[in-house]
Amino acid sequence: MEEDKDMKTILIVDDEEPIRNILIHNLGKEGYNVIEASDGVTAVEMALEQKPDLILLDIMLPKLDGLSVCKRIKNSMNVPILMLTAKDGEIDKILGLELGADDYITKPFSVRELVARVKANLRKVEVNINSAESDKAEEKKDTKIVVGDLELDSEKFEVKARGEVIDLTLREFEVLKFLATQPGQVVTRETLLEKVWGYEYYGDIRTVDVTVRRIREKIEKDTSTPQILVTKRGVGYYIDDSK
Amino acid sequence: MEEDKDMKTILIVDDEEPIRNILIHNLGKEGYNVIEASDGVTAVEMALEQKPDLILLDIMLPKLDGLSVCKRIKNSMNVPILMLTAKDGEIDKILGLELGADDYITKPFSVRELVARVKANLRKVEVNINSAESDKAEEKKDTKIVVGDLELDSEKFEVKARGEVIDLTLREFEVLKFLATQPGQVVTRETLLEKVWGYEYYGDIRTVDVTVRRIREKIEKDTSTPQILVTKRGVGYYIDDSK
DNA sequence: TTTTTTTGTAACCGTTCTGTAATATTATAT
DNA sequence: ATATAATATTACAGAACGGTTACAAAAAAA
Repeated sequence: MEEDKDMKTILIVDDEEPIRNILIHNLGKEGYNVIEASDGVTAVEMALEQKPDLILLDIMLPKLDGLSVCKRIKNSMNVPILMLTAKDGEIDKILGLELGADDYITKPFSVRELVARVKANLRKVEVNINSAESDKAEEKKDTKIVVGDLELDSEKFEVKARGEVIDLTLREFEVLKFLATQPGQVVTRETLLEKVWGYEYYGDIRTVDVTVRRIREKIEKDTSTPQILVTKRGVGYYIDDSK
Repeated sequence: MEEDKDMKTILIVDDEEPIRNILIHNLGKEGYNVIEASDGVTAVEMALEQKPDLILLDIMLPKLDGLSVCKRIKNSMNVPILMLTAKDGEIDKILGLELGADDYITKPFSVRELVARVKANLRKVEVNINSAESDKAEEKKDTKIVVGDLELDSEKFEVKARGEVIDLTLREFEVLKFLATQPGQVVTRETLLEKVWGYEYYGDIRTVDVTVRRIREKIEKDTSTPQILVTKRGVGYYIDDSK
């Protein structure tokens, strides 16, 4: 049961099993990883532990009502919450968006609409992430990195070494970029796996070696005596900026 | 709810109930008297009858689109109108068509920003389109874009590539234009969906691929080796301006 | 309305990329 | 010099990705 690295997880919170099943089925079909909770307390626990990418939350729940659940979750994490309501009257309560609910949908809903709303809200998050990043990250602004005769352009995903424009794959580019942002600094394989492959990556650590090999093949004059991407035996790799 | 004599009235025009409700709630909280309409015809009627102090107007509306509504209302009364748009392309229309809109805000908007804009427009402190433009910074209404031997005319919706005038559909034109305004910059499919299709678009991401294919068929000499609209594997598409 | 055009969806296919494992080579310590 | 540990190299298979096409749905035009 391999889980796709960027498969989105959705937490469904509803006390009615038939409704949960409908949602599980349909969202599963759309390629989401779906987890479920039938009461408010469990919902909060699951949200905090599993960190879903989006939560579908019924307003009527045993143990702890949806509004409180919403508040608590929003208090400790920033995940889009889509409220499910049975009556129009309940909408007023949700609309205190101080609660932090991002959207709501009234029962009975069309599955199509619900799926659409889920997608829209997930996309909104992505957009916000992007803009938030470009807001804060001064480093990100540096679309160009120059070290020695190595030149990286993060906007064009383009690399130049010794004047030549070199075609790297995305993975190769990311590894090189990570190293190039801290020239001279030796980076362990573990760090590279975590930062480039992602924290959830369970693969072999030797994968890094092979990727480095492939980068060298493209940027180094002589692969057997690397001048740019150098090995620090027993530690890791670094970009040599000493010249 | 008591109506204060100098309580300001705001007319919200949007066909989506959730959005209307969010706006009603938040603007109500700010002490405004809020009225609503869900289609263009009703909007015009309400505007003329109730004479609101400000109008929030979605551009996508049933019966009569936002642009026409704006024009009609501005024709018979002078009320500040704040347009809501879902995609970048629509901004050009608002700015270009001299509708008399006073400001615009793109979805998804933060409620905070929207409230701020409403206040600003009511105060008539900074009411004109120019300030909106400088807010949005990058938005330029250059009607002509030239990149390499690609030439776009946003006024005529006309494209020239290698001298030939080429007939693109609206969608194709918008995609090409978005890419051409930032040549060299690799743009993800997500960004294209967001900016061209609009944030409310719920469809498949591969739609972008097909549209790109169709554009290529029209502008490239050889579809199998694109020279103008190029793929960056694993990332997205860009206009090659390196030659 | 009906017809035509545009747009979106889905399936299929070939290519490129990526991780793994097996083997070879190199560096280091003894 | 030899043993050992670390890294380099290579080949290969599976996965990911994008291109392509045909068809369906939606929108626009007639």
